[in-house]
Amino acid sequence: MALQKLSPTVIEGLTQIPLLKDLPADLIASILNVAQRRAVEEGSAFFFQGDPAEKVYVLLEGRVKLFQLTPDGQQVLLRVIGPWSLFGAIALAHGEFYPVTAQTAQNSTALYWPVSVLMGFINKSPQLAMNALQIMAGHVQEFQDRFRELATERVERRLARAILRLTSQTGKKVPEGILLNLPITRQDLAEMTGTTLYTVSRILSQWESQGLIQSGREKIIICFPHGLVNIAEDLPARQT
Amino acid sequence: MALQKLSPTVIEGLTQIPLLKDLPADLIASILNVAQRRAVEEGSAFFFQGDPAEKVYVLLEGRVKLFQLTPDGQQVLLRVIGPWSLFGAIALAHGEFYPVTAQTAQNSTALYWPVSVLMGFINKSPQLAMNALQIMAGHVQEFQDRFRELATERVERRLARAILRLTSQTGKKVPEGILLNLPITRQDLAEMTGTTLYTVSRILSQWESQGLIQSGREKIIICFPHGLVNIAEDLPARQT
DNA sequence: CGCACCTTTGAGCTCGGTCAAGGGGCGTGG
DNA sequence: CCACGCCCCTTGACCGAGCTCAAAGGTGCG
Repeated sequence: MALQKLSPTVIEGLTQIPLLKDLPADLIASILNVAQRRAVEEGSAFFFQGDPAEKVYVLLEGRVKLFQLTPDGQQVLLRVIGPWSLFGAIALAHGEFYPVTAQTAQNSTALYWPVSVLMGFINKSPQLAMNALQIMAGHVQEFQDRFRELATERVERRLARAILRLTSQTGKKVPEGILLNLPITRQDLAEMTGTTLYTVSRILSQWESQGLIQSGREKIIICFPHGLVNIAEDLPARQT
Repeated sequence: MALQKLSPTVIEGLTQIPLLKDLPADLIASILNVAQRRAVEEGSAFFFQGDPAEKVYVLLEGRVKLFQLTPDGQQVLLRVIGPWSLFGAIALAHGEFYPVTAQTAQNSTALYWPVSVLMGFINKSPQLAMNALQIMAGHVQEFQDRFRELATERVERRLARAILRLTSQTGKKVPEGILLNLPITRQDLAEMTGTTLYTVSRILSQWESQGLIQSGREKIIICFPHGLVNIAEDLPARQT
């Protein structure tokens, strides 16, 4: 029903996403055919932590932050996702409630399916199940790695990693270097790396004075990516 | 082929594990029928981080530690698993290499299947695929939660959580309280909670002097679980 | 132009990491 | 059965990365 509202280029993009990879065209068509759409304006949420997990989403456009709230109200920013990413996938695994909040950082649009519908397709297509499995497995690995980072590495390195990760997702070439094309605050970066906004600010200032980056209000330009990589890995000079 | 070597009680146990949950009896039988067995003595490994991920394991008896090594040789202890747990499941998702080392903490036995074989079953049984998906989703959630803990909580609380988690997996009632039935060193606990063995030792000493636990060489007895829960959550008194 | 929010910077302090030294359980071999 | 040696554990002293709190400067929007 929503299909006719999707432009051909969007459909083209969707057939490439990990969830639908290697599926027969007619199956993709029927899955897209029952997708529904939802637009959410900047600052609102697709769902909140604790909501019943009954829908699975694919982002079409915009930017979504996945947060977890601690019991005492602190936030942790788990992922920032862009177009074509799957989110809310926990619902597929009979998760009762969403364990995170999916808040938009820009005006965003997503496709979604009720779990039961998508489950029906999975029951008929092992390939679809495998795709979902692979996406989940990727997330397990990512969080294992980030857990290890957080357990063993200093703030400066974690921050370098986080910024490089974001850049690879959402970097945009500009004359001065690579622009992090995403409204992100020091606070956000602190929540991603397990530190405080003060420490992030200090480190960014230091990098700026070294000519590695240029930063401003909710804006970061990486001028010398290799320098950040040096910090992220533990290459030369800058060891202890 | 290995089936005849499995005792009925073991088979009984296996039909209950998450991976095989809700499968028809004949499917379970054929899956178990092609399982192979491997025994590994204490201190050795089922596989190492970086090995090609070509087998999926279910632990039958013993205790296995899943480690990740940092580039500079530090270890992080991701999970400690007991009988009936699945490990190496990353192989199912076309992961090329194991991202962790699976080392035994006691003499252990596991069943295993080559990925291709298990994949064949998954292609025929959506329920099996769903089970795998649910296990993966559980891991995603666990690591998200532990990531948040590590990012926001102090060592003492993380340690309390880790010990409670281990207790629930492997606790054993003894006159003095609940024994952590598992040879675990201060170093292991440090690697699980992202701290150092010195800090773990200090905290355990402190808890011992408060009568919460009794500890010795590779041994911990929780005398007053509620006290640990108080520390793990952030209930009364012991706030800042 | 004023307000809300983001950012910077300084000063002080503390949690927990580092290093060093020594004590104690347990297996092994004499 | 004892003693040696290997691990594991404990404790003290020191110190430093990064957190906290406070204050003030920018930036963009209504």
